[in-house]
Amino acid sequence: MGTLHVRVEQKKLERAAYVLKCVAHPVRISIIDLLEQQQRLTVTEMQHVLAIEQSLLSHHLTNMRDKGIVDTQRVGKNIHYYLTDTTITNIINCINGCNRF
Amino acid sequence: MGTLHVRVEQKKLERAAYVLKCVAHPVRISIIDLLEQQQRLTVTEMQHVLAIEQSLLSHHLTNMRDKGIVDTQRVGKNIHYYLTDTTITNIINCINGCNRF
DNA sequence: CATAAACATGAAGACTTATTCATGTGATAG
DNA sequence: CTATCACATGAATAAGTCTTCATGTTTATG
Repeated sequence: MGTLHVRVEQKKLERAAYVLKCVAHPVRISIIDLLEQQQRLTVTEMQHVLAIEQSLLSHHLTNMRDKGIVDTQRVGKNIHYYLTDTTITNIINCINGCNRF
Repeated sequence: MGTLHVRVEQKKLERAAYVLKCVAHPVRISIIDLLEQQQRLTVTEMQHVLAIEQSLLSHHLTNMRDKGIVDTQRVGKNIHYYLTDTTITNIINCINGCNRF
């Protein structure tokens, strides 16, 4: 047996913490959940479901976009948001399936 | 088809965010990784592996304990830390297996 | 071109988190 | 009993996050 050590590389640890920090918010978890159901949604659509201020939602979305969790596509006046990678949803499923939460 | 809504209950969302916020830190992810390998570790043992200040490590551990991620057991002078629930490690595996991180 | 709809951005304040330093507590060894 | 090892705690500061309010940008519509 080798000596005990952290198996995740430093860079990966930091990246993971960075992304997880973004996931760790009720509104943002909700957004991920919605996008998992619907593929792509406009800000207005999400706003109706989440019932929060437009500006606040926009800040959250920009945050998630900066971290690469979602991406956008303009369609006329609207901007469609979608998950860049469905592996993120594993974490949500993990949360949802876990009765500790 | 029903109307779109957040599938995770509000309470669960908040609890999940609360716990995830705790996981979302390089040191704390490392601690979880170590405890997944070793079952139970003392503060001193972790300190040697992680190479951080005793006080800082202790703060992180108290934090994780408050959130129910780890629990403790005194054995003589030492305090053994262990994961309360291995479902937490799913998240670590998810991170480690996910090349987006 | 003026207006409105849809969304983004920036500043500001309240609040939370991270880290350090100093000190405190509990258990054992001598 | 006192010294020491192992760990916790508290205060303090710095840094980051959350939310609101006001304003800006882009695209369509009349």
